[in-house]
Amino acid sequence: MSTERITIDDVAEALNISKTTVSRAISGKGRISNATRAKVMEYIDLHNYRPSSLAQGLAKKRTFNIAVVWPKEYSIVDLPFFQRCLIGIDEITSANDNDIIVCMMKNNDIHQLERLITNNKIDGVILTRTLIEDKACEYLNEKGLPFVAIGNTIDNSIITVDNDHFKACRELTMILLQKGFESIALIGGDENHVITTIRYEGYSAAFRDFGKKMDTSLTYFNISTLEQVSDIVKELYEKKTDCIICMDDSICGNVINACKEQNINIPSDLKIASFYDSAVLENVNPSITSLRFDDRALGRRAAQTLLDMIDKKEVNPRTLSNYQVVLQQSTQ
Amino acid sequence: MSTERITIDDVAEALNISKTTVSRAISGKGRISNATRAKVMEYIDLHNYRPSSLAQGLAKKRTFNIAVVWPKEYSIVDLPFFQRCLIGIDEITSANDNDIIVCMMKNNDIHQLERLITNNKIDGVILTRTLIEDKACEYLNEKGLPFVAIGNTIDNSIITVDNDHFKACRELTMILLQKGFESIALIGGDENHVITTIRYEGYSAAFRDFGKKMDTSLTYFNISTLEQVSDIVKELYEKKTDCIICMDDSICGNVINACKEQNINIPSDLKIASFYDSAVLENVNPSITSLRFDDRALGRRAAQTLLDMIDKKEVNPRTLSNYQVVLQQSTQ
DNA sequence: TTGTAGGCGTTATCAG
DNA sequence: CTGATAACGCCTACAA
Repeated sequence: MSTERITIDDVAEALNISKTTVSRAISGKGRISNATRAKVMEYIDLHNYRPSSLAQGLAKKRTFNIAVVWPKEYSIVDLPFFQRCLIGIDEITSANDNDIIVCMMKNNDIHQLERLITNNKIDGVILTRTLIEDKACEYLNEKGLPFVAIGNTIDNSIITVDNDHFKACRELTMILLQKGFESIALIGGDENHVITTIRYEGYSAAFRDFGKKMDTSLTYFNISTLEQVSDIVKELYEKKTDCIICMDDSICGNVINACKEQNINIPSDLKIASFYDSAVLENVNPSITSLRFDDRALGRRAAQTLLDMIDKKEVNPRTLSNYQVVLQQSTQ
Repeated sequence: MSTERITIDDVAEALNISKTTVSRAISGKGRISNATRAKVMEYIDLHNYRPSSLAQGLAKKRTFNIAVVWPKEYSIVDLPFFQRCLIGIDEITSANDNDIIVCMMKNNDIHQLERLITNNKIDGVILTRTLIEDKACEYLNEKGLPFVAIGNTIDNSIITVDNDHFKACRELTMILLQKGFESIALIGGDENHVITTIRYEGYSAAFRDFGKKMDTSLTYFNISTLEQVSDIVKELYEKKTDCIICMDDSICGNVINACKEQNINIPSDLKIASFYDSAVLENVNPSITSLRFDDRALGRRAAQTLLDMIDKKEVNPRTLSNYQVVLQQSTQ
């Protein structure tokens, strides 16, 4: 029972008016009498007519689609972040009759993004992660297509929406320093990710502000596997380190497991904190001191910013979302 | 440096031929001399012209977009399944110059899907989960829009792509019975999900085939929280149950935790198996006997089926993907 | 083998 | 306030 699609001509004919008038009634542009507008609205409502976005797009040179770039190699711990961002993005786009096209991206291979753009299928792009040398950014800049990046970038010309990781990491580190912990280690991920750099800067800033010299022998980068973490934990425990800060919850999970293996008690033997918690740490025992961000809000802001850019409105080039420091048992 | 988009007219003019010819050269339809085709191809390649999918769509009444329905309330354990499916789908769609629009769906609220369809933004839909009473299916059937569901459905008129859960669950259960386990319990999830029913049927079929009466006092449904699972494990352990089959890895993870809490050793005190493993169980100790499915392949098949349907080709209404039974320590 | 002309469903321009 | 008419970029009979 596939009812044939109804067009603007049908509406115009049925109402004995021109399609120009119908178009005006719907778009709200141009002068039109309230009477005819009401008539049109009633009719299209009743017959449930909706303009074809294809035709609209052709005429207005807009697709009403935005691309969201999805890193193909997202690990299981990153997925919830992405999911929540996407839900936030969707809340805004769907409310504005726009839709989301997913664009898979593996590492720095922008093949798919190029296809999307040369095929003229999108009006703008949201990047959900940025690399130090980001080809997607370069390409988009070159093409002049509106885009916003979730996550900080080094390049200041890029419109960005992010959690205020710097401030958050600085604050958490500062709290730990003020608690009197003498030696605080830091275990971080891929140095090629901007986020890693930002977090490190927050960490260092706290030391600077506190007036304490950082012991760089206690900072580790490019760590991901349980094996690597195990070795580090062992080393740090022997050094009698007070506290380990993990840059994300994936690392933190591994630290917790390593402690279990080595019969190290948290927090009596060793304090633990995490600069990030996607959900993995939620039900862990003991509860873990960590930073909490609102990813959905992040998505919403990114989407709103992008739509504004597409509409040629002025936007804030550097939107920062708020955070909470959640102090738990692991640092008591 | 946003180079202005080039159109088919530009190409035609530059080459001093009509745009019909250009169109033919690109689409491959209609007779055309090899010489002119080559000339056209070279030019468009050099100037990197691509037909506007908007205009193409308007003319051919196709958007070259498909929707993938994304359940908003996906839990963290389901995400990897979805992710892998999506990657599989993308492999096929992108190879065919189609794109994926995500359509968020909360429970049975098809609001977004309706918008997508009335706005004429998609050619077909992939459903990534089916409910017993599925409004999306009903709506799509009514609209006559091509769609395929990943996951079994009760309604046989629906085109479906799925892992062969029935056969897989029957086989795993059968193996356990043949191992001589006397009492085998089953802990399952939401009874309102078709998948739950299918798994249960596989389980029962094994008992029937084996010629053993099922003890329905050992089957539990609608279980999700750790508290629920803990109580059940306690109860079953007191009853000296041999083996617990979990319908999915989320439940299985909880069973493992419950066993740890209650100092129940796997497998010496109790055997454990799971009808599904999304990734959560991957590094668990002891390793868990479970069913393994290829979700990417599933996505690929779903996408190929849908594209065939859109092209009005004949399709297999019931595609079943293969599985592996992976026997591990937990049932030794 | 190639070209002409009309149509796909809207919006925008310019007269009434 | 309303209506022709021409884009928008491509496809496809129908002609040549």
